[in-house]
Amino acid sequence: MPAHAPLRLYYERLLAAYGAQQWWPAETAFEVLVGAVLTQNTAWTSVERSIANLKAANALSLDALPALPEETLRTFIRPSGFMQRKAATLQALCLWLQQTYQGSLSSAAEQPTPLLRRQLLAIRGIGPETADSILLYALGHPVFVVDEYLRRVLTRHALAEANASYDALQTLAEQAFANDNASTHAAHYNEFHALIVETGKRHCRRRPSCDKCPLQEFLPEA
DNA sequence: CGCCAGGCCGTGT
DNA sequence: ACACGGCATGGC
Repeated sequence: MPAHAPLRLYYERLLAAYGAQQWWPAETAFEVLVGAVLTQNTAWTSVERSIANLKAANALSLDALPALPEETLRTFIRPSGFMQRKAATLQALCLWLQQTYQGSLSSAAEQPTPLLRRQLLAIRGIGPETADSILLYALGHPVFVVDEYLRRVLTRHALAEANASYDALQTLAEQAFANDNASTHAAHYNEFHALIVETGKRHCRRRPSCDKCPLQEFLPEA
């Protein structure tokens, strides 16, 4: 059995336990971009508050958001923390879309994944997880989104070292679906990441409670 | 009250 | 190439 095989089993177990998550929780692709930036090291409930502020001000669009004074934008996203950095990043992200793709997310989506990923990573405040979240959940490209919860799950199950690189964990997760038709990868990556977050929130925090985790039966020496 | 959240960046070794 | 502190606010 190849080393990555357990991950496919984890996926099936989580799907059976929690059902399809139907991610990303947003009404529009643009809202995905905003949420992906705001959720950096931040509880999702805090992000929801910020999104609500933007919606109430009718500012949650590619036209309206970058037109806001940065001071105003900071006020709206205050609940998500790191407001100075995140406000600048949101502005830069909008500017990139407008200047490179005439403000068209669907035009951007037609570009090759590596090009888009490089362009996103070149924006201050956008790292690998945020870039991949945008690629997968806003643009539909097949890239798996690695997060801290996946790192904890893999570490606790002795499938990866705690200091493994982002790229190594991403490859590990994507290999779980290597036998599936490539046209289904994006949908699987979408669900698997969402399920990892769900079980992570419930059971795999810094102080984990593995007793009710759907994956507990796979823990070494459990 | 203290710990933590769906990271990322600049700096120092 | 890594390790580490700072970034900000709100929930529990």
